[in-house]
Amino acid sequence: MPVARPETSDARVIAHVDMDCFYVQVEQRKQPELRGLPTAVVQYNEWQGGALIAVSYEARSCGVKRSMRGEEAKAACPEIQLVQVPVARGKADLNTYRSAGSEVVSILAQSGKCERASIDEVYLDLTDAAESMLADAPPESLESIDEEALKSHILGMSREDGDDFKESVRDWICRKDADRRDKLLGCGIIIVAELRKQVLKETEFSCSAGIAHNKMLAKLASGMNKPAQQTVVPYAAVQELLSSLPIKKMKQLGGKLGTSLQTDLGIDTVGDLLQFSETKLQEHYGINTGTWLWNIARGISGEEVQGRLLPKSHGSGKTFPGPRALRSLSNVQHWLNQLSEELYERLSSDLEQNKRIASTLTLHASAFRSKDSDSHKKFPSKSCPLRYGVAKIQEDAFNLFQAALREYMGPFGPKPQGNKKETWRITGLSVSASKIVDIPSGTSSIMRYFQSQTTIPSCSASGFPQEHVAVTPSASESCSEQKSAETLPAMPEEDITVTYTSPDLDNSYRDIDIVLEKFPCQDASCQSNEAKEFPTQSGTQTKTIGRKINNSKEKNRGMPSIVDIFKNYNASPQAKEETQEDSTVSLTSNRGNLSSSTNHSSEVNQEVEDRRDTEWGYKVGEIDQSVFDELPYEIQRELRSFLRPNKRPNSGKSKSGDGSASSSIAHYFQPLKR
DNA sequence: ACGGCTTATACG
DNA sequence: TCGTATAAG
Repeated sequence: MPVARPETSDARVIAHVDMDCFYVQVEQRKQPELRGLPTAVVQYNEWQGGALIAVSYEARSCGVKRSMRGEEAKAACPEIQLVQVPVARGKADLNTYRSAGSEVVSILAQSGKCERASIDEVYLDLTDAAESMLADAPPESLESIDEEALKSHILGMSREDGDDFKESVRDWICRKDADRRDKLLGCGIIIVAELRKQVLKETEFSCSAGIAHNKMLAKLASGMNKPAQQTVVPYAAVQELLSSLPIKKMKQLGGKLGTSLQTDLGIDTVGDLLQFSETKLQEHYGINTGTWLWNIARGISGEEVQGRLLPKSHGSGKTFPGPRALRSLSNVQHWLNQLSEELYERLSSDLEQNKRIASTLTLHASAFRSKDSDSHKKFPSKSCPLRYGVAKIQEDAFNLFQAALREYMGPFGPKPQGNKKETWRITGLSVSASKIVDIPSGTSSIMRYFQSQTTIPSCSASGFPQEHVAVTPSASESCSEQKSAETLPAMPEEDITVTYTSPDLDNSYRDIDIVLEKFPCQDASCQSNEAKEFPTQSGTQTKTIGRKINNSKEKNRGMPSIVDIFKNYNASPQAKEETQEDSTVSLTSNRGNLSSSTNHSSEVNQEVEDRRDTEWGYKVGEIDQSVFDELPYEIQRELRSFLRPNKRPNSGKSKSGDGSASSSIAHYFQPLKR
């Protein structure tokens, strides 16, 4: 539910930039011969020509609508060009659109605080830039105003055709006796026009924009004149704009809440909201939403532009509608493997390009039970610490699924009562990674280390024992029961977590687990008390602090993982500042730099090769000495401790090992917190 | 049982 | 904290 944020006292200049039929533009850039033709992007589906997910404006004028099928579109507009979304691993692959979106963000981020709102939308806080312009070179002092700026739509301003209105716009922008708020918006107009031209020049993508004093109004405005135009909402125009605006057009009110306002309170326009007192609205919708509603009725929205250029999570999912619903564990496992692969690929890119690590893996599924009474019950979501490595994600995802399935099926286990087959059908699966944290700069080699150890040949394929999946006994039972030998040939049959076999020295690094938080799959199953009370039964799963870098059979309880350090680092105000301004200052690393190079396939291949080099040939000594030396001593020591686990048997009295290490590291970073 | 796939946010 | 619900594009 929406929540009210206090409005900042001073006027801000906020822009919302929205790419025009973005996927279509991406495809048209790839195939320029499609430019100007009615075009739509369809999802891989072969069913009735696929579903449209983006429609060019030429096609729209033919009456083609989104949420038409490809065949319908052909009927409405026979000459329409249908382009398919790329497919990888049997599912739609949106990566080209993601990186195209990143191109745009990296341009827009230059002029102020920037928030990536979606794959093709961005909010900008241009207050500082506008104030500077107003102070240094106000529009009235300019001898000419950008042509693009003159094409702006200014709400509340009459608009006759011809060049007349451009004059009006110029006058409005340059008006000497204007309100300061209007002057700031005038600067915003010029800045945004410039940015949009730059985006067009550098990416070939056109976009539309809204400029206003807050996000809500800017968003509203950006959609009012498309494509390739911009719209301004002066303060004086707000009331009139909102008064007649259908309530469901407001962001956040397009769904059930908006419907409730209509049907329960008889509210049809935002203006209608004004009649209701704040307390009245709170009675109906709670304290937060009530206040929020009261505010937006008046055009008040203090929501800030978040300085965030990157997504906060990654996910990969697929639906299996109707007859395609999955009915066997092995089929589910197959698809989880595909989804996990894609997810891992994206996590790897994020690590490489942005130096970020995700720490939680979540599985979502949707299902129904054909047999028996309540065929529709929610399939529970499950999450666990995310371990880097394709095979690990696949394995954890599958375990999460099985745990959720048991819960979903209730007391009736894999075998209901009789000889009935499985009663469940899976209609949707997704895996996602969240709680992503930045890694401090200067650790690029360490990251390569992470990378190398994460892409080992899969345990099950290589005959390696499964390492401590920390499946609780009960979950493991069902697991071993249900995992048929054909689906997991190399999987050990036994149920209890496999104890680790000591690796030879050369391979030792392969067995380090990056466990980002707590124990793996802790919620994967029914929280058995045994697991809590006898945590050391499988040496790797200790209760303790939870987060750890787990080097094989050692139980370094109390030893925080390096990721903890990163988290502390990220939590510190200093780090926040850095991530904000980071896009301009990039010392040794390219973090914050949105990988504008990823669209050059040659470079990508080079990077892949580089990775492969280190992937197989990595040795401890290959960590850049200079980089290593940059690290705080405590971190160096921690690194050494897991780089050479075999040389540091944890027994005896390793003076500063274990507990003391933990506290000293924590102490080191404590000052950063305040 | 079709629109498919992603991401974000608030609440309990 | 996790899991769910809602919303948006």
